Amino acid sequence: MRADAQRNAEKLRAAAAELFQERGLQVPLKEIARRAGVSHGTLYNLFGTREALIDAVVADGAARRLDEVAQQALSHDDAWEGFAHYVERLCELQATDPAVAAVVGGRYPDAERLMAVCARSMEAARRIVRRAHEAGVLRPDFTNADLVFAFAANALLARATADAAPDAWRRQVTYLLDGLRTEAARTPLPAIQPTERQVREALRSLGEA
Amino acid sequence: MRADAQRNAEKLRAAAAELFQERGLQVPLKEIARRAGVSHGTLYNLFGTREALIDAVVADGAARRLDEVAQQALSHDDAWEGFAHYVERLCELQATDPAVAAVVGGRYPDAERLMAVCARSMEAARRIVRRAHEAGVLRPDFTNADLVFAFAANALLARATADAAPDAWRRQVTYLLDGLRTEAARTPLPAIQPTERQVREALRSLGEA
DNA sequence: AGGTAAATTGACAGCAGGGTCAAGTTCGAT
DNA sequence: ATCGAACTTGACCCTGCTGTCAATTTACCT
Repeated sequence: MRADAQRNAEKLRAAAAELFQERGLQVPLKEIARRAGVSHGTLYNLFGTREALIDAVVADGAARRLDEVAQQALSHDDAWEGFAHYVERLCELQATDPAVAAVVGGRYPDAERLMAVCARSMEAARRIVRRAHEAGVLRPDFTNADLVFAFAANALLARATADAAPDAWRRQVTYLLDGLRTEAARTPLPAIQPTERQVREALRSLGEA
Repeated sequence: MRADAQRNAEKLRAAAAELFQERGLQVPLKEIARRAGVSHGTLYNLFGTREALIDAVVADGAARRLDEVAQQALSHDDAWEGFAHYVERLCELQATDPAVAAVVGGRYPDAERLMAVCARSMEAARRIVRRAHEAGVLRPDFTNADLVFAFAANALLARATADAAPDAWRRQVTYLLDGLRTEAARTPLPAIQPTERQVREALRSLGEA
């Protein structure tokens, strides 16, 4: 790769990082090119697709943050506190960082690295849920799929209210958590459980909404 | 109004009703015209804006359904059961009927009749919340704004998962409700409360998401 | 039946975004 | 310093939507 191409790629990565954070991962590619001071043709040359650019720019950061919260959760003495903090912190990350929201929501199924991060973080979530279940603090009818959808709902709400009421999601999460304690379980759940396939499918289509 | 215009308006209303239900209120106006068998110019002639068409086609139905569930809630003997059923049924309506979702979410702020229905149904919601509070069954820190955002989150989730996991929202609602009982309240809520203004603003921007 | 106001039509313009590529420019190996 | 390959550029096309309007057709009143 020639030195000028290097430089341009760097400028594009920097511009993308800014704009992804400011305006979300769906920001028009032309704007990224504009902010980087190069033609959009160059962006297509160097990265080809939005997904490739995303992978190059935000995958690592998202992975780091997600690992960190999962780590904290598992190392917490109290299984409930670990779980609850995990949910809260992850929701906060989603509200704060569009890349994390994209990972957790499985948007951009064609972004390879992002999806790898998604898989990795779902595995961590499973462990955290299992630990809370085994400690008897998390209601037993709560499933991993439920957690995925809870995160999805939070991401959607946080995004939708980001401008006008940026903390609206916090109270919702509190209510949810209080409803997830073993002792809180009073209402029997609808029996219909989504299959693994449905969860994947649903996440995939989250992006379009 | 001439007889042919009458007929065309009728055809357009019918086509719009179908397509709004099938594909949501954001369905392209040209498609509505196509299904009605008239030119899209005619649609603009007769209705002018999407909002006017929505008002003409779905406002009454949505109002009726919303009134009905509110009525049922208030006439339930048990304040908790009334409240819980209300939340569940309203969420179901949102998942089922794009018009109700639009009303509750305050999308289409320019659709006058829809917004009137929105105001009316928020008033009903306030009464239902008050009743549950007064009976001591609903946790006292739960506010009307929280209910609005809970519905918003549900609508977003239901829409996003409509194809792949159409019942995903049900379990989430169950968890939420179990977290809303007075006895379930264990975690103190974040103190930040959105103002009335913020709630309106946030709803307004829901549409864009 | 005829005239005119009302209504319909579809071509057209505009906007926003994705994506391509021939022509021109720049790098850097020799 | 030169030359070919690598790279950049921006005009261009496409798609999908909204919205407008001059020309035409149609209803209906007399």
